[in-house]
Amino acid sequence: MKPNCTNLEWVGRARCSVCDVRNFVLFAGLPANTLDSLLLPIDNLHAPQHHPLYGQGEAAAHVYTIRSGLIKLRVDLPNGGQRIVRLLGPGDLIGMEALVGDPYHHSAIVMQDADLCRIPLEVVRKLDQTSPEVHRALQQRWQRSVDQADLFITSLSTGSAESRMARLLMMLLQSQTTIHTEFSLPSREDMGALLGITTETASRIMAEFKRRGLVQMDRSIYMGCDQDQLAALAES
Amino acid sequence: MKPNCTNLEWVGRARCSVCDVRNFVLFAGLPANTLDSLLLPIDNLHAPQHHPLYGQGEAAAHVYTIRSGLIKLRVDLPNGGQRIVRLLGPGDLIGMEALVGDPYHHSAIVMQDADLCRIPLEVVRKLDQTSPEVHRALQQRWQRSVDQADLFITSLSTGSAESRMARLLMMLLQSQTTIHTEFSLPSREDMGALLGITTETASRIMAEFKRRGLVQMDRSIYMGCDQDQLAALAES
DNA sequence: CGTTATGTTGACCTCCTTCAAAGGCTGTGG
DNA sequence: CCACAGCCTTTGAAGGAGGTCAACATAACG
Repeated sequence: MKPNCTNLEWVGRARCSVCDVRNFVLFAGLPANTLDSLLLPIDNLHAPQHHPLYGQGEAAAHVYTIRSGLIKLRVDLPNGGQRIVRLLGPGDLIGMEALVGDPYHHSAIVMQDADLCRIPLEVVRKLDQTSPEVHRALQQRWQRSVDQADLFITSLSTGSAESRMARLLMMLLQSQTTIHTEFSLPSREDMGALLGITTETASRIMAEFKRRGLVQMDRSIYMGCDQDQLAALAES
Repeated sequence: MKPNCTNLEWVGRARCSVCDVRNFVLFAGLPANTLDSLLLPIDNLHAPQHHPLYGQGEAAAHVYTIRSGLIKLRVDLPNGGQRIVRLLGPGDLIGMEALVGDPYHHSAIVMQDADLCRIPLEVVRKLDQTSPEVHRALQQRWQRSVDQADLFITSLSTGSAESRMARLLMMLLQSQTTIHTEFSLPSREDMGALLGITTETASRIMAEFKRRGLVQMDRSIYMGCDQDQLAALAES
């Protein structure tokens, strides 16, 4: 029986002591038995593309660490539109606003198939108090959120649509763990929501990039690019 | 003798136990003598408009709390331009990246005459460990930074230049402690850097707002506005 | 195999940038 | 006190970038 997962594959109770990415996620440096002794359910989840983890405004009881994949944080705007304010990958922590008692500030949706750990708030709060390593790691994650947000302002919301798109592509490359391999690009609609432009403009720019040989792709699968030329475009 | 302040008025060693804004800045809830017992210099500073508090990339040894005034955080872009990524006011904490050992990520510059407390890193680190109240306050400040950054993405980097300007004006109103009174508006250049538009466009929009009676102002001093109409424009 | 989402392209028009010039305010020195 | 320089703001004209609306193509899907 899957615990409150509609559509979501529950892989099992997380066994953090043997987690392969443990050393770069939140609990790096913890003694092996500390987590097990908490007796609180840290669930290991696999979520497919387009799956929503949580919605903006929902009461928050968990934070999530990303083991693999890519998650988007989306904000619904008062005038009906929506804007993606963050892209998060392996090692990132999402839903941290829960730690200060807030409801979720965004809708979190899977962009590339993801493995996640869902951690109850109490676990994080407890470890924050008892483990200096976790406490430091938590501060670093918080700072990382700020840095990511700043990057969205300076890189994806500044300059011409073309250079913003170039920066987005390089950012996506960066976020891939396995370098130089294929991965699924965001839809044109998502690109628009990421860059603050319309779907049509996103499409036009991508089509133009493809024609100019700046990026190779098949359907929506990335298959290589000219990083030098993209970098040049990024600094217009 | 003023301690390493070029141009900056040193008001005195901070006496936190009698600080009038103490209850909404970082050290709310601390026993009165805790801070004095640290024997570390928390300086109380007054900084005039345009004064730089620190520069992007500098080694960071202090965080600052804002007692009054308005501070802008600016990022220098690789292509020579610059973008303002945050506006911070009373109760806000700036330079938090210092806590994780980073150099300052922005240049912090005074936009409206400010009273500040400059707090050595060690003081904050110490209190973070020893006082649960400060620890919670710190988390809240970190989350606030994230929220502010998100607001810059969704409100000041999304939609037409006109609606973004309307949102900026409402945001500036919000940030004033003394409501319905006069205050100095940012220069057109700063408005441009805040909204990701050119100085000329910022000027045109403000001139048009003035003509339409949406804002009243004398030189660069705000003197009232039509909040309803601005709010309507903000949601275009 | 139709149906529906998603991507592409075209035409047109608006908004914003760019470059240029003029006006206004401030401070300084005569 | 006035003249002048320097800075910021305003405004104009022209071109370009992006939005809008619509048609069409292509891929995804039951």
